[in-house]
Amino acid sequence: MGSPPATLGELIALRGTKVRLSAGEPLFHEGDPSTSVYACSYGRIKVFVTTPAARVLLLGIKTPVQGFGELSAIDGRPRSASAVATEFSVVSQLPAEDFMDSLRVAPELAVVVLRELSDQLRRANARVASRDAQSTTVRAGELLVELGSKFRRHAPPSESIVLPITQDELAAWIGATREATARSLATFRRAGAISTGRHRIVLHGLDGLADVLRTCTS
Amino acid sequence: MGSPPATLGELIALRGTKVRLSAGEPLFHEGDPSTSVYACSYGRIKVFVTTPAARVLLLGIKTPVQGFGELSAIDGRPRSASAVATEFSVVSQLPAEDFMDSLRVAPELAVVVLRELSDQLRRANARVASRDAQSTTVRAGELLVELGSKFRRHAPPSESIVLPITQDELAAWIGATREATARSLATFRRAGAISTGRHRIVLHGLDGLADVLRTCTS
DNA sequence: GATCATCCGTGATGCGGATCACACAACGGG
DNA sequence: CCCGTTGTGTGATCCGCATCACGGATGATC
Repeated sequence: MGSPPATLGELIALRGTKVRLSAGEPLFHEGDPSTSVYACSYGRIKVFVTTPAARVLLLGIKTPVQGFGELSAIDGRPRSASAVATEFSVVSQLPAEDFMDSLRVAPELAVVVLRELSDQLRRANARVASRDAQSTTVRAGELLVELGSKFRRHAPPSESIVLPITQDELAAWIGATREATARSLATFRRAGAISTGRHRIVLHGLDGLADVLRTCTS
Repeated sequence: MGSPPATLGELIALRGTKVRLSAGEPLFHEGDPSTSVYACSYGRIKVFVTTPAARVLLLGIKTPVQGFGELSAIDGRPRSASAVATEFSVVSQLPAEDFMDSLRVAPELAVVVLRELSDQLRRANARVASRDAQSTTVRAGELLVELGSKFRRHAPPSESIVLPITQDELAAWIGATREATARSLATFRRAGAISTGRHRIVLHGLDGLADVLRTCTS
């Protein structure tokens, strides 16, 4: 046997059953009763909430091998968000009871999940803070930097990084309109820090973008 | 022996040592290394972050017997927020290692903490969502309703509820300026749903306020 | 019980971003 | 291959809220 799972996603991928999703196929909806936890094994799963004003707010995009849907399993309450596959994807599915049993039996797994939730909570709080302390341009830039450092696995330091994301998604992520986001990107583009195209944003090195950001903040 | 602790706060209050804090005394600061988890045993502890623009954002006000400071204990990272006593308070303090040992030994305690974090995460996400979907007036009203239902322990249904909170705190909580908050409260007051005074907001029944809110939303 | 810090209420002004409204480019399917 | 769909870029307008700027009320302190 290999080493024990070190993340929520690995645990679920290890014990769950695979499910295939075609592009655009929903996995669950906000308000649904909970039955399972999931992990993204292949593809991209969008997790989002829909606000009363019919706007969409991205909470995250799950890529291999991230777990999700654990909140409902833990507290038994309905789904707090919806999940759909943005492209052909494979997810591992594990019944909520099996998941919780695993945690009860193996406290070190519970600690793994605790750590994961802590991280999410920190991010969520940071997001609330940035939401009303920064302009949309700064928020957009910060998200790009964050995504950028996540996407270049071990690539060279200041190489170009291609983010496969639409401006709509970016806007939903930072909580702004598509138009405002496009204008923010325009300023980065004019500064030479990025280039933009259909379904993609190319970062010309993380440092350059970070520099432009500093000029906005100060 | 009584029943086992059912909340994070009870666990900490049970095993921790008491510390007395005078009004305004800080417990820890954002960025500090972590050493302990806490529970409020008496009084009120403000938990907040300070944004780059020197604004304060309330994450919560801890009252007996709520636990806090668990994030740093779990993941070992620095404090993500600051905590100060708003009035004379008593907190229980438990070393982080003792806390984590308790969780490892007793999985059902770990589940309790998991549930607590889940709840916080749901709230945080809901907060992000409401942040850019609602006007400040609606956000203020929603917070008042939430606080109201928490404060009336088992009191009559539509009795007046006194919230011991300043408008500055309310503003910091909903992420708005003091002035904007005061204006929002003014509309509620004109509608007869609340009255305001120094250090206190009186809700004239939760239902009345909820009604006014509905007229704003629609 | 006069003083002072804190907290509350409200007007005037300006700016960021939401909203509305198009033009154009890229891609996919019949 | 053409046409519909989806995504991008930008201008014009408007509104909510931050900012600035007061005056007044309310409790604490000596």
